[in-house]
Amino acid sequence: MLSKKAKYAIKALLALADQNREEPMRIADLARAEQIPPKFLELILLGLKNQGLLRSRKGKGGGYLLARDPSEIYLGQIVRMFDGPLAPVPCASQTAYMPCVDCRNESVCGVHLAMKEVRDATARILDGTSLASLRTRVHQAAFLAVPPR
Amino acid sequence: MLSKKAKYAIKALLALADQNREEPMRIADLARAEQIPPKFLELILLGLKNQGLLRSRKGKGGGYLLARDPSEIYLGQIVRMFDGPLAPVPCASQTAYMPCVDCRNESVCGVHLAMKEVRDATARILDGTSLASLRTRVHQAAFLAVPPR
DNA sequence: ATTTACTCTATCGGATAAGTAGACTACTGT
DNA sequence: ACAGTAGTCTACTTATCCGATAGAGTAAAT
Repeated sequence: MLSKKAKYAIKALLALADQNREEPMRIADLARAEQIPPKFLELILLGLKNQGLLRSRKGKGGGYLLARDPSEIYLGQIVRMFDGPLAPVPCASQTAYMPCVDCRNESVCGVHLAMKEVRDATARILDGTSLASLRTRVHQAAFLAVPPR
Repeated sequence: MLSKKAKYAIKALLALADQNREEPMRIADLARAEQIPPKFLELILLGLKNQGLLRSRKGKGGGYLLARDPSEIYLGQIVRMFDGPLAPVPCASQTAYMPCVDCRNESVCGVHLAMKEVRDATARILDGTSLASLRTRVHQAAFLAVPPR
């Protein structure tokens, strides 16, 4: 289950990817646009900044903006940041592997086998989807051409 | 994240699939074999029985046994039963669809798009893996031929 | 009748998710 | 220099759920 934090983070980042770069967006505006509780969004954006995905400017005309190009921000990183490893079970995780205590031999564990498959499929999707590519698909779905930069 | 319940359920069912059919297995033995807290396993097996996946016999020589052939029990059903829908987000669920309140137009939502992909990949794996096929793979991994029936 | 083993309800501690409050700090335009 | 704007940070609340345990009850077999 995706947490609200991760979900809101993706929505906010996607909105910022739609923004003209170097044009910051305020928390309050972002919150209104994406229907996110402002104080909650605050926390999320702060986290994204500390991860290096966002930059911020204080004072008048300030707000948040992407720290890198949308083509270099992947969903996998966002989801892992808020919800931890993608694998349904720690022994199937690539980034945060932990053996099961109740499992004598991992290579002969049905749960491990099946869940490794699930984690690999999930990682293939989320680590293969950038903000930029997702944005393109969204705009295509809306029958709009991607506005030129 | 897979719950312990679902994990234990899969392990227990897999153990029962290894058992000679019509030979019931007691909760206590199953618990010991799979390193599961007995009272907790009790609850799980009861649930599986109520779902029609297991049958039980009381009294001496009793215990639990599979209600159907291992080739007709799929991981998807087990996981859904204990952990709910496979989709990371309700609006991407096939079996328990729920629209997001904060989402004006689903077909233009990046989160929806990406998460639907994840749910489809997960479902393809879990609804495509039966107890029988998983058992076969486990035995192959153990360099053992599947013991004849 | 007694033993064996499943059935059912209740309970509990701890963890986590989602959201809120409020004080603080820093930047910027005039 | 100094408002006023907007992000930063810490703490807290509240509700829910997970994992696990306890114990009384019921049904079957010998």
